[in-house]
Amino acid sequence: MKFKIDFNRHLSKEFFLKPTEWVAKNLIGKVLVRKINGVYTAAMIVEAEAYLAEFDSASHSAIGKTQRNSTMFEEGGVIYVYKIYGIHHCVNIVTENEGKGCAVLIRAGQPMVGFETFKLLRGDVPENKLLCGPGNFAKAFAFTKDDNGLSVLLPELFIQDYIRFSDGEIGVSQRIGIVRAKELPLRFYLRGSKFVSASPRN
DNA sequence: AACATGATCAACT
DNA sequence: GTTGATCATGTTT
Repeated sequence: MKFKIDFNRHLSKEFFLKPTEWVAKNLIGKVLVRKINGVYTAAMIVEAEAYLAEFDSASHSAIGKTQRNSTMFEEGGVIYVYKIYGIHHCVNIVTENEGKGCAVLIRAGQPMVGFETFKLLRGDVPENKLLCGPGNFAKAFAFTKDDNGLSVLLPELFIQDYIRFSDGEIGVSQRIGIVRAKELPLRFYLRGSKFVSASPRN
């Protein structure tokens, strides 16, 4: 089925209030839609990681609520954007109820609509690298710290239902680029997709 | 000092 | 193709 942007098929808040691991897994195959400079762009999420409210020392929320991570404690559906390594931004969607402190990091996407905009923001790179890796994903969608606290329940920024993959089509692994709690299997990705970020794709 | 990263380059299989 | 070292750079465990 061909993808077409349709606000009537956006995910509602209830989706993001579910358990973080469930949300991370079920975001694979959904499409993030954002209007950038008056132009709609869209990409299918192919890789995401869960960061939990409890027993997860890798989560920014593990130290409790601070100025930096406070949006992680908002209600599900809010986005948490932070700067990493002084250069890149990472985009998370907050999950579960207000006050919990959990979120899903979007790590990679497959471009669906708005190639021109993506290329403008990312430069001349191969299609499978446009939204590959959390920093590149954020850059392609023009997310910066200014967007921290926005929600994904807006006409100009939402997540659209698209492909429901079966359990067998979605891989699970350790999260990437962390040191603490690295053993937890909280990374979900579309098996075999050339748009996912890590090198062994399965 | 560490950090939920990415680009680049050298050296390898 | 892949792997590993190095660096860029701003906040914050």
